[in-house]
Amino acid sequence: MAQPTFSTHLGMVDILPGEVGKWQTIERIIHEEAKKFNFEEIRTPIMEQTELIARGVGQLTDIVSKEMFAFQRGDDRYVLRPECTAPVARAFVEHHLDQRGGTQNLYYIGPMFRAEKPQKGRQRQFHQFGAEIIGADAPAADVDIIALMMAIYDRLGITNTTLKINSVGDPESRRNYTKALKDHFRPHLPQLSDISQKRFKNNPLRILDSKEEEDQSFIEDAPVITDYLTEETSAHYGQVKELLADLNIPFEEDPHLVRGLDYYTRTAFELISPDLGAQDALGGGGRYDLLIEEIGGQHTPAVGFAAGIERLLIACEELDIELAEEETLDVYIVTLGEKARRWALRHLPALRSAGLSASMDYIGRSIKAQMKDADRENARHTIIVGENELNEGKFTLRNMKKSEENAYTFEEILGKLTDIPDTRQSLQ
RNA sequence: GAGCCUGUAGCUCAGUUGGUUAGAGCGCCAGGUUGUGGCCCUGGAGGCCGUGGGUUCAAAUCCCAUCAGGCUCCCCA
Repeated sequence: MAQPTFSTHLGMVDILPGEVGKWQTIERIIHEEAKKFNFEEIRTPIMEQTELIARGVGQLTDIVSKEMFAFQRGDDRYVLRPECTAPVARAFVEHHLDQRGGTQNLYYIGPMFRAEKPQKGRQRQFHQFGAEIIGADAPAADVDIIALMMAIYDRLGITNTTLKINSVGDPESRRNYTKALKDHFRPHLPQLSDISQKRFKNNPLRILDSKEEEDQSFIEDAPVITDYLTEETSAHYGQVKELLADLNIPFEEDPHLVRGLDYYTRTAFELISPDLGAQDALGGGGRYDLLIEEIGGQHTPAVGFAAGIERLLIACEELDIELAEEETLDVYIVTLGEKARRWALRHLPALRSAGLSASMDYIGRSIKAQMKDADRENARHTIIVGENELNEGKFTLRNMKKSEENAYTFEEILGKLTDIPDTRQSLQ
């Protein structure tokens, strides 16, 4: 297998049977927590119009300027969604979800696509879950969104995280701050990194995000946005912090926290884990009060978060958190001969209807091979069917854990297996 | 887009200063047990040593190129 004919594209990985259990556990917990918080799931297409992402996420962001999987077909321009907030906002506007009344609490789970160079915790097809509260301006919404995100990590046992928060301001605050920031950096412009020089023109806030060494000293003594917030936005941010404290959710203020997507306004936050290596953000989000207007809807304030499932899996692995129990099989029918195999095939449905998981050998292997197979499948019981059993109408039921066996009629076996509570599959 | 590292069996990895038919553990298949798994024993299958070229009497081993992967920077989930 040095060179298989086909393989996945760079940065796209198969999730194989052995690991799917972990994904199912995570997805289950997300659904359960979202339900507790009264969020409804929304599923949007994996492809959107390129223009929606360009306008929603922002033309100048890395995502739009160089990381989109986009193509044209006829006059239609398609893009594999790089994130899901813009699509959810689009669905909100397109289907007039505001007409359902109240605020819309929505969540999603699914694959996203960005054409970056893959590394640990970063794939080109990756999976996010996220939630949005659309139509609420109040700090309570910001805090409930953060609480939902934290609840999911708590459920999984990922607690050694740091929540960083900041306010990136409303447009007026942002204008004032941007001016101050430019005034601060302008005299040092030639000494800044190339990237920061570009950002100086396009989006000076992002200079704060720089990890270039030559920029650090200038960033350190740069003015902080929280000093330039309008009274209203400052009050909003203050309340968010107060409410977080009320909920005993620990947080760190980081006045340099800037998010990479253009649509964020006011509250911004990020959840950091020390277990992830270079890509240390488990999730992040914030308020995007202007996005819905930007894509053609009414002015509608909103707040949301998005988090990466792959990174969550890495964190669980680092913390030795077991996400999936071993798969077991209730019954494996071991057969000897063609008649026995037909008997087995006829009786599997009754076992399955009774809620048991049941399987058999299809290809007439030796009894030893079948027993081995049953063991490999973690079968709790085997039913052994040979000529003796068929003649007598009694079949050997073997308890694989206890290594005990006895002969019963099929009806007796069915009764015995469905009596044992822990061999019963959930029927709900 | 840039840097560093790694490509040997299904998986994890040995392979000594280049030297005969390339190894181990796990896994897989079969036998030891004429109808019984796990433990043990025995045997077997499975490798163009990522690919191409070069050096050499001789290359998994040295050189070059190329492809793939990993990690890092940038950025983000």
